Amino acid sequence: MNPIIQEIFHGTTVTKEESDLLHSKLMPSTFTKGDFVLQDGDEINDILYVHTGCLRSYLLDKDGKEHTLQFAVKGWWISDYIALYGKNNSPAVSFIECIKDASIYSITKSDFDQLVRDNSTFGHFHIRKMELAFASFQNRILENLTLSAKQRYLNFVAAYPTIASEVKNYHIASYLGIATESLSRIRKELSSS
Amino acid sequence: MNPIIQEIFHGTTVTKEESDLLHSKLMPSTFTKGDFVLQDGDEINDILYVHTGCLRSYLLDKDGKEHTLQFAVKGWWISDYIALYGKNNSPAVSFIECIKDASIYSITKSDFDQLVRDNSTFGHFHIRKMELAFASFQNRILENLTLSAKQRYLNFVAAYPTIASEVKNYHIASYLGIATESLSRIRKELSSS
DNA sequence: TTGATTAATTAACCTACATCAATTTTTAAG
DNA sequence: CTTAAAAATTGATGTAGGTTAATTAATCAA
Repeated sequence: MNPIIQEIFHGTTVTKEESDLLHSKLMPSTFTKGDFVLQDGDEINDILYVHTGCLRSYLLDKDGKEHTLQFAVKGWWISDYIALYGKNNSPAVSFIECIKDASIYSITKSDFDQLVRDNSTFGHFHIRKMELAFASFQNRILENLTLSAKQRYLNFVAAYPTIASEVKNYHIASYLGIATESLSRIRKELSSS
Repeated sequence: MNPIIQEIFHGTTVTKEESDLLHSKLMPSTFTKGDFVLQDGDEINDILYVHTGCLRSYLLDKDGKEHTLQFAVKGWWISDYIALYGKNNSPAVSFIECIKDASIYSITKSDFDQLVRDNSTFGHFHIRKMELAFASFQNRILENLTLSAKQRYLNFVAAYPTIASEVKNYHIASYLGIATESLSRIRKELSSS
């Protein structure tokens, strides 16, 4: 059984045939820090699985400021979900940038859809992933509505210690929706208490 | 073919058997304005389809302030997705309140899961719904990160004109994450320009 | 190493929105 | 209708976090 497939499905049992089928659709690639995996305006067709390293998706607001939507480290999937899943088959609205040298496996959305459609193991796996993401999106929306910047930072570090230690502070700040300077003050305050 | 099933699946074709099967799992109920469909701490098992009227899910922060997660009018599904889909089979963290007399059809999560698991029409329908929700959650997170309160209000009204006209301003404010007073000022400014 | 670049910190000042306290308007029950 | 309760508005004032502008620290290439 292919080790990447095992890594992707850790926990779920898949047959040799399923493993081979998915493996035949996965396209390996590597990126180095600073590379763009996707740029806004690109046509977006792929979903990316991160084997090692770290990717970040973000977009630019009208003032050119970056806003991080998602980090993806080992075991995570990432894409431009607004473009990929939105109503109108639109071009990418976000950037996906490699922020730590990465080994990636990508699959096209049409291949992915077909696997999910034709095979119930993949189907259930996908549904469960979506449900978990659903819950965590609600949580993020909620935290943005209810918590102070300091609390959100504490929660982020608690929830994603690996990510917190791997990425730059200004990336975390842009994920939390605050200025780097503010994060810096928060960190100072935390360290002195 | 049952009219409620047709309403739920408008666009998707379902067989008579599928229609009957789903219909047998749906439990009709009605609520009047002010009723609680769900309270925090309750055990949560159902997913609710809104036929008429309007429901709202919200939760209370540590200061007792309300924060609206979702409105649901005709055609929408609502539940406590954090509790229902989260990792630990936990009790409800939110409230679901009827804010306009409503006719609801509910289905238990286990029945729903079974339908989705055993029937590919339901499976694909669910996946597509989840994908759209996924994209719209990303959008909401993004808008919270990037836009001013005024812009978020304008976008909300543009995206959900029906909801905007049916619910109280203080509900909209709590959805947008601002104080009612601030929304009032925004509305004043908009009306005079 | 060392210099150059990138990231983080600090300080002074500013602003969008919150909070508090009335007041007015709307809604709905009798 | 009348009137009490709920909702919206207004004004005065407060504050978390943003912005601007240096300064310091960390990283990295030569």
